[in-house]
Amino acid sequence: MARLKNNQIFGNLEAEIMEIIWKLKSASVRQVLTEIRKKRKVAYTTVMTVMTRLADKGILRRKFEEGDCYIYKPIQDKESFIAVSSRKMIKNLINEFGEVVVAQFIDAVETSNLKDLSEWQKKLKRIK
Amino acid sequence: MARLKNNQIFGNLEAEIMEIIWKLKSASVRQVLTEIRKKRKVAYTTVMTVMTRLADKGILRRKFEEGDCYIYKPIQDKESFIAVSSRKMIKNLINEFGEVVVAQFIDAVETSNLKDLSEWQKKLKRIK
DNA sequence: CATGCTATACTACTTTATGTAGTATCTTAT
DNA sequence: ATAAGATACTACATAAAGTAGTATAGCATG
Repeated sequence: MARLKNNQIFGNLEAEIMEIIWKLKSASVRQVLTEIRKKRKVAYTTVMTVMTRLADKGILRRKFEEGDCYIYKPIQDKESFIAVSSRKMIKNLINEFGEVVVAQFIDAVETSNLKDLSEWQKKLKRIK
Repeated sequence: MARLKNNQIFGNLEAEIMEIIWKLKSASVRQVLTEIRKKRKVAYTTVMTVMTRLADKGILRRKFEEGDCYIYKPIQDKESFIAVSSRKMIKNLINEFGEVVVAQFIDAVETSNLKDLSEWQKKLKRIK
């Protein structure tokens, strides 16, 4: 089941790896490793294991490139992925708890520092 | 870390127990056990363990009542708890991913079957 | 052609959250 | 004092995620 404390979509290392791959569009284990090593020490096989697992979960797709090594690509770009995931989480919340969630959402947006809400406001009009 | 698949606030048994305690306002292990047993088999100590853990996490408070047994009470009623939790999740999402989340929220509300959106609309006006 | 570099596969151990429950012990009422 | 019921303690299972070693296979180069 899920945890109370840390409502992230990915684990820390997974998130780090996904960010890199999204940035690079596609990457080998070696490339990802190189990026992470700029910040901290980690084993090649550690990165490989996590990338394999991400592929197993269907979040990355991989193919052998040029008889060389696997190249991993995200199934969806970051925007789409976040859209789908946050959508799921929000839908879960609303289904389970209803209006309370809506109120909290409004509050959260109010106190956030999103600059460009124009797009949002446009969509709001559409609803009303 | 958190999991992708199951973005719940509690585990299944935890959620079941919390629902019961919120409903009863306060309850002993025995009372919760009785409720759960209406649906399925579970050991007294299983319920006790989970309730103790919920108390350890600060979600329940317990005190010895009348030299008899522990009575557990939620720190917050269901509404407040859900409000705070969903607020946290939403804030996390917005902080991490910004506007995408807002768009998804709108969509999620649109396709939900919330009946009474009047309260919500009122709040929307306030923002604009 | 042999040897080594690089990549992958496989295995494995760790931690944390949760579900599950047994056993030992203690309290209280009869 | 004895039995019923409660708690404490211990323990095992599973799942996700972090971490990494070892074995092996392919390719390139001396």
